[in-house]
Amino acid sequence: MTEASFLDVELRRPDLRRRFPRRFRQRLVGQTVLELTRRAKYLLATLSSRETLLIHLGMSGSFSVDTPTAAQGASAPAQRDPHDHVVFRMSSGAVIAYNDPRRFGLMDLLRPHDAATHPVLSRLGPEPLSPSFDGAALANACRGKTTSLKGALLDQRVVAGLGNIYVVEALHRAGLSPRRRASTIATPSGVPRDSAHRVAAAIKQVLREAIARQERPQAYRSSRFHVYDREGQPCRRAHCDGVVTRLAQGGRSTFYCPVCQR
DNA sequence: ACACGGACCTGAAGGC
DNA sequence: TGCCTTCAGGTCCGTG
Repeated sequence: MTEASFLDVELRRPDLRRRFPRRFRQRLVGQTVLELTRRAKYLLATLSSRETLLIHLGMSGSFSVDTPTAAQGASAPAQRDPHDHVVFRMSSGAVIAYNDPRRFGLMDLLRPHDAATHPVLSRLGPEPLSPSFDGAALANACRGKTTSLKGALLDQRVVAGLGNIYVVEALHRAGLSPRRRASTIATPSGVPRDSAHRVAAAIKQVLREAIARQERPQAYRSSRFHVYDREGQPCRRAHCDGVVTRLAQGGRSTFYCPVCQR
């Protein structure tokens, strides 16, 4: 199948979290996508013009792909969901809609070679599933940090791409309290403690499982989360008789087991 | 420099 | 029934 190019781009409002970049439509029409990659929670589409389309889904963003039939095309245009904010019409006939009720998403266009220096990308820490992310790297990044361990893991400069749910799940898996100071996973000179290796490994595990669950949802129907959104319910760690507790950290909910997470 | 809290936004859920 | 409040999430910005 040949590559599709952008035939048209319809902006149905002037902004999401921020305004769309200048000449957004003009810079996309006629381009094909050479490569589609990801960095942290950002999608990066390299265009034939060598510009990069940068997309963040925020919390509620999603794409849908529709391939209208000729019969549909001949009738009146489909009623659009009011939260379809961007509609891409492709040369293949596919209609790709970006839907985002809360509009925390983001789209930007980066000039060639600007991806590495773009403000939001340049500050990101390592990819958690990359070999370079391990207990030693994490301990080094947490050195001297007075903030909570949970706060540090949510900091995209420490490790990129973790959100509230997976941080909470990883800390439970690692048996570490979200309330302890981030610096406690390293010695004062930066040597990783056992806890640093445990939390790094736990992060990789919860992410790999989440990806597998996405690929084979039927295999995991009953599992879901071990602590997230389980306040008052029993801890799921084998042989632990704790009860999941909820607390607020930085205005966000933390769920953890005070018995097995230290 | 770092740490923290509030703002942004909508829909769902709970209270009265 | 319906109105009002609260909460959720990721990032950014202002303040201390």
